[in-house]
This record gives sequence, C-alpha cells and structure tokens, in this order.
Amino acid sequence: MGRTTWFDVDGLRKGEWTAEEDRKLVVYINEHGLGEWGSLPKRAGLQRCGKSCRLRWLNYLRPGIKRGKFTPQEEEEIIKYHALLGNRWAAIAKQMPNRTDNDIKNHWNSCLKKRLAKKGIDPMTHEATTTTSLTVDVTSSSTTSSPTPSPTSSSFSSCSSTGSARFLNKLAAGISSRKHGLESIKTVILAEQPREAVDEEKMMTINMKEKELISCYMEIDETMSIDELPCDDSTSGFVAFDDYSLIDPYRDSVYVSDFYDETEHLDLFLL
DNA sequence: AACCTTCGCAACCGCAAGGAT
DNA sequence: CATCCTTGCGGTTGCGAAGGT
Repeated sequence: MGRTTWFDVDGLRKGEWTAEEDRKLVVYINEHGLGEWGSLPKRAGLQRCGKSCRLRWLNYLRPGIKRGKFTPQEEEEIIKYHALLGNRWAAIAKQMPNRTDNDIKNHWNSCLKKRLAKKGIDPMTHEATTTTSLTVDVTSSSTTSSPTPSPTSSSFSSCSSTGSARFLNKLAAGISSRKHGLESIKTVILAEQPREAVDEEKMMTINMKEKELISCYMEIDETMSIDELPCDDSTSGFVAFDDYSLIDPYRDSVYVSDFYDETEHLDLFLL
C-alpha cells in the first residue's frame, strides 16, 4: 500500500519510500544523529527533501514506535485527551509516547470520530448531541452555570472557543510567572484581540472571567505537594493533567502551579 | 467475477513559530 | 528590524486493501 513514486521539478523523489531508502536514512541517523534535515538527504545519499525524511523518520523509522491496532485502552486515552486538548495531535502524542501524532490523528479521523458520532456524542465537544452544548466563551453572559463535571461532558473545545482559551491561558501564564501586575497582563492581552472583538460587554465578561480565574488559581496552594493537587475532583472540576498543571475543562483553562515557573510548559496547551 | 464503496494509513502540503543572519 | 531558513504541526490527499452488492 502506498503512493506511486514520482519526481518533482527539482528531481526529488516523492511518494512511497523503498526499503533501500529507509535503510540509508536509518544508517545515517544512527551514525550522525538527528537535526539539519535540510541538508540530510544529500549527505545520506537520498533523493528526497528534508521534510520527507523527517516525516519518514518520526512516523515510521524512529525506534520505539508501536504500530498496528489500537487497544481499547489506547482508544479510551485518545478520546480522553482529545476531550481535553482538541485536535492537538502532537500534544496528545506526547501523552502516548509509543504512538505517533499521525497515527493518532488517522485513527481518530477514520474510526473514533465516527464511533462517537454513532453513540450520539459530538466528537468535537464530547457532549451528547441531543443536549444543548455549553461552550464557555468570553462573550458569554453567564459564568455561573457550569455543567455538573463528568469526564465525558467536557466543553474543552479547540474550535468554538479558541479565543477565550487563548485569553485565559495567557492570563494564567501571566499570573503564574508573576512578571506583571494583573492590569498590565490584561492590557497586553487585550491589545492582541481584534479591535471589534473588544466591546464593552466583552470587557465586562473578561473582567468577570479574570476574577473567576484568579479565584480558581488561588485554590492551588503553592505549598501543596504534587500528590495533593486536585485531581478529577468533582467539586472543583479540575483535572490534574500532569505534575505541574491542571485543566479546568469547564472553563477552557489551564492553570500552572506557581512552583513550576517554566512557561514553555504551558505552550502545550495554547490553542 | 466485476464493480463500487469504505477503510486504513502513509505521505504531502501549507502555514506558523522561532532562531539565525 | 527585516528577511531567510529550519522545524513542527494539522489538514488533506492518494491509493491499495477489504468488504459489500
């Protein structure tokens, strides 16, 4: 199975990889390590573009890749992480180190998405399609009507509420780093919003959201040990995503605890 | 047996972010 | 500061296999 082989205008080979090409790539990387994909093909004696080599290595040749059928447990994991992270396949793949993002994405698109839809669950919101979907947005007027938390009713969506998630994440990052006062954080973030997006009503909602976020953030005591962090707590709605960050799926937000101040960690969640 | 449709998956493409110059 | 280059990501496509009629 695969694509037919052809050559582009620069004489670079496209389409299916041969066993000989795979061998050359593996031998070269084993000898010289990763990096400099642009010049790698020439040095490895391959008539491919660097991008193609990189993809082949990451999705197929790299050691430790698990191939073949997904187990029910893996499928459950994908659904769980998709509910939290949306279509961020690379982020999901980081939680499942033996599977590639491409593999996960393919399995989701060809199988899991349809399966959820058949069950009456919206694959994007992970909510029952028969009930009204509640998606938090900075434009929403009410912030007090979060649904009863349950692992399958998350409204963490990467599409319908991208703006609000980005806003809240940046705010959380700003608070977390304590580099700026709240007002300056807000000013910076609002400057990034499209002009028409910041009307008076939205400002009020943002202010309300800000207070809500701060109060939520304060629930995390910096003196807490990792084990004491809220985890799948039906009262708070927090889900401990890893040792240092919490997701509040009902507010499309991520909170990073204060004792971990490397903001790059938060990048995983930025939409 | 022939044809059509769906599935599964490897690979491509365009875009964006970040670093180097 | 601007431009170029590299790397990484997500959406989409192409195509053989499998299944259905």
